[in-house]
Amino acid sequence: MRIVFFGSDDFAAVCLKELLQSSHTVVGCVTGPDKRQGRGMQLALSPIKEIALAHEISCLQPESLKLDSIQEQLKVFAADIFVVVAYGRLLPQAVLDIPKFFCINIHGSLLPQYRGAAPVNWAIINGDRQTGVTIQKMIFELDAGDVISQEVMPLSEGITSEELRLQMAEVGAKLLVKTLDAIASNRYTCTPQDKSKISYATKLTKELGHIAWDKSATEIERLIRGLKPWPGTFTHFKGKGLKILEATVVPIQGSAGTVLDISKEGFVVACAQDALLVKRVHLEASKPVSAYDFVQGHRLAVGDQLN
RNA sequence: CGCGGGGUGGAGCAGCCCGGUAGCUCACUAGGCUCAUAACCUAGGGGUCGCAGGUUCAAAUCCUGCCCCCGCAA
Repeated sequence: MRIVFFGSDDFAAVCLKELLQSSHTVVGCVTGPDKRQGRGMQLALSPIKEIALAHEISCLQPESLKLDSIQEQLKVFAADIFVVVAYGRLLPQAVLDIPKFFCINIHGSLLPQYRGAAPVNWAIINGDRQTGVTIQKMIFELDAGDVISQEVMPLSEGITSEELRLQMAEVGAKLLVKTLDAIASNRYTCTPQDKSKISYATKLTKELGHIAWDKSATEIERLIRGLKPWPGTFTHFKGKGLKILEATVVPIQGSAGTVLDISKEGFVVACAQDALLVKRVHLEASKPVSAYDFVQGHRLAVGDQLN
């Protein structure tokens, strides 16, 4: 089939690479415009554009898909299907109508659970036992399309959203190709989402990562894994922001936010229920370091308060 | 020219504002102790203070340029 690929990040890049090795033909890519970003506002191109360039596939970078001129260009590709992976913006109905068949999208959850922007993170934050990837037939309403295929994945203990995302990209990419094969030979089904099971994964914000030590250690530990690598979780030590990069739960009780113990493994901070053994931190303006190194350099002592 | 913070023995930091012998907690080495567990005590080695200029009797410290790193913001 002739495919136009919409995507922007590394997750999308994994899927695009898989497509390029499949029997289908990627006739065009669509990604966000190059923008100045990062320290010093350097010009950065999306991983999708890089792949497109390397494979000499034409790549559109529209500011908006609502423009008639863009929609005309999309029609020129004469695509059978549009594949959308982490593209980051909603496709207008006029665009959804362009391909010969329809548009499909890979979503990082078992729809109808976790519709929205950050399904992977929320599955971890909520402590779910399993998750998965879903391929849906897109409609204008966000993540509300009929399910074409779905694959369940176990959520292993201690996994971070960074790692899970990577796993999902692999699983999703393979499922994508299988699904496209099925569509090409007209052997697929569309299952409407069960409306009674809908839930939403809202966008992540920086403030979400502000650790409330009066929560249980289990909850906080999930938050740390679920918000990695972005936006990360943080607390304050002597007025400075301190990111907690890695921690585990230990069965020690104490007054919330107080440093209870220090060892070579790290330092232990009391939570409402149990405590957190912090193993790796990142003080603002400094480099990420092991918790023990941090203790050495900053004179963290038993009894100190974090907030 | 988006905003801000850094680069000091092997690690993490202080010192810089107000120039005047390079300091702390670790690690390391040797010896002691046999345990108080981040074990302890004693002694010791290890640094062109990111790089290059400048000011000065004297620069980690003040001035100028450059390199590298980090956070915010996107």
